[in-house]
Amino acid sequence: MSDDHDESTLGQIETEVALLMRFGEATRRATGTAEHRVLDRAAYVILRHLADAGPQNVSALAARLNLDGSTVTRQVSALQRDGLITRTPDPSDGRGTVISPTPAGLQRMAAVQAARTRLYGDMLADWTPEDRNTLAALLSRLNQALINRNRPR
Amino acid sequence: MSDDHDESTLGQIETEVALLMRFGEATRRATGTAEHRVLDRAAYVILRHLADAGPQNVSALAARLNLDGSTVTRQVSALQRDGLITRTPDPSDGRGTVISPTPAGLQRMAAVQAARTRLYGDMLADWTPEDRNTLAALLSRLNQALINRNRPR
DNA sequence: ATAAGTACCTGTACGATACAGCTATCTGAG
DNA sequence: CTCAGATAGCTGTATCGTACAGGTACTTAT
Repeated sequence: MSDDHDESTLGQIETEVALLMRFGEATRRATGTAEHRVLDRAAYVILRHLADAGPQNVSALAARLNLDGSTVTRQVSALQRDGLITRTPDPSDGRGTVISPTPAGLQRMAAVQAARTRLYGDMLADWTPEDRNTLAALLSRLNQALINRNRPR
Repeated sequence: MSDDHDESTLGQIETEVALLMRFGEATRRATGTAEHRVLDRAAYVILRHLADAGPQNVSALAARLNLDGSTVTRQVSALQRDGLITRTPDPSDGRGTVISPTPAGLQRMAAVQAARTRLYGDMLADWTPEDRNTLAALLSRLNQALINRNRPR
């Protein structure tokens, strides 16, 4: 079954990713909205990316996160309303707006991240460190492959 | 970096899962809706599960897929409208409705599944079979962990 | 036989997202 | 320098997936 076409492995990967998305969403729903509307999906990734890659404008975020610009605009507006990011005019381009995380935003993001990390820690409690590392590495490669496929230019 | 607490690995897994969910959704959008509204997300998993576990009623589907009953009802209605499933009264319970996939539904599901599998095949073209197998196995374990966490009873 | 429980459906609401179209700004060719 | 085209961001509108609350029909236990 591992001759030239390992169909079954690909099929299994497909299945598992689909499952993961279903359960991941359910988990997010259960974890996130518990307290006081902590952070919705896109808001979290946006803050995450800002914390990671520094302040940047809407288009850059949209491209990186594979989202429509309008979606990012709205998410960013909500984040601004909640004081989690600030908009400043891009000094080098009058059309642009630079989005920066506020300390509150970073803190909120870190809190969510910590909660999720804890959750994963619980779930993967009986995994060996090697397996965890392997999973992290392979997921990273999978995402890279996805990125490469979606934006070949 | 792998001392007592491998926080960073957990954090990375968390990040990658979040990213994967974003890209997975984008991929689904791009792949699925291309032709003639092939199959939306939940519809696909529902058909998938029906093909896998046989005809069953709405509550069973909802429980298994971690969805609200009303959501499944609507998805099932849409699937019925499109001729992809049939509803029959449950002979052993007058309240229940048994959902069965139609041949067309199974075919549609298989087509989507094949397309996705092909997509993964493309993306993972340069992976070794070992890496693919490892990814499949680890994802499976991860999902199992998620399931165990979400439904401890 | 009646109360409590269950299965499904419907009304309603919300969040995330996309696409189309708008305005303001930038850039490059003449 | 000017103006046509490109680009950044915003807004209007639509759609989809989902949940919760409430209703109806049926079942089960007492």
